[in-house]
Amino acid sequence: MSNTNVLPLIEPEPAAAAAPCCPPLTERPFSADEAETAARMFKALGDPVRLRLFSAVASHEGGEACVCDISDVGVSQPTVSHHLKKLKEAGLLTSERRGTWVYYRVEPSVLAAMGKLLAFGPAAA
Amino acid sequence: MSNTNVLPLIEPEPAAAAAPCCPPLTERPFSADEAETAARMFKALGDPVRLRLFSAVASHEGGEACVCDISDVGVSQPTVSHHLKKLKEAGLLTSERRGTWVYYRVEPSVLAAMGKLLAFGPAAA
DNA sequence: CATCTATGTTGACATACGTCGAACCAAGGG
DNA sequence: CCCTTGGTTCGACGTATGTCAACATAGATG
Repeated sequence: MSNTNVLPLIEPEPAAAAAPCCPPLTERPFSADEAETAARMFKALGDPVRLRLFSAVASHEGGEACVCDISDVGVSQPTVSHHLKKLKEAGLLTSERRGTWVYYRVEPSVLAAMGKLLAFGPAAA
Repeated sequence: MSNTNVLPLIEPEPAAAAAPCCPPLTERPFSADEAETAARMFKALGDPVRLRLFSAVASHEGGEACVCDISDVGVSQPTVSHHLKKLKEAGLLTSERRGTWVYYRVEPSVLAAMGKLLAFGPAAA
């Protein structure tokens, strides 16, 4: 630890796998395209190691963490790197190198989008 | 159709893969056990075909549908059956045979649990 | 009982996935 | 410069996964 004082000021635009996904799962049957898109996100979180890594980043101070702080999940370091890459490809995380370390941070819009997917629409229960 | 008027009073306990899962992903790093449990649910929805089937059931009238109503997802009938089984094993769906047809319905508590997982905790960002 | 329809099960197969060790880039410090 | 520490990429390997065709089972119906 060391530099928790980095200001998240210059976010230059993450990517394009985030928000415009789909309606709530309970609203209407998903189309093939919607399913493809949404499944990609669920799949990314469908592995215990990835879920732990994601949770570690998400719960870390400022929603970001360097690899060295979260790589204690019981698998080799290359495997950690591999999973972080997967999460990045799924649009759930972004990474940035600052000096010696690489920092990963969550893409908040994606969490929100997934939350909406699971939420009941109007008044179901 | 029929029983939208069922009061959620005496829910006799569905199974054991539902509610007591985990805190929000952003609250603290998941333990290995929590990750294992939660990942199983995400994984179940991590396939496009399963997601379409689940969405079809969830959005169907009364939260239940017979296989014949949802099996038009572009794969063979055995494959549909296979995926429905997976969803059932993951605790996301339950099935019941009524006469000739088999009806699948969503397990609401699971949706709620997953929603909570994705929700931001107290005031995170 | 014969049979037809609706689902589930089995076996096989190609592909995807998770994992590791080794080799490889990046940044600092003698 | 070289060497050490932090991370990623590569190649390989075993296992899991999605898919289908063929077969099996459950009710309904004649």
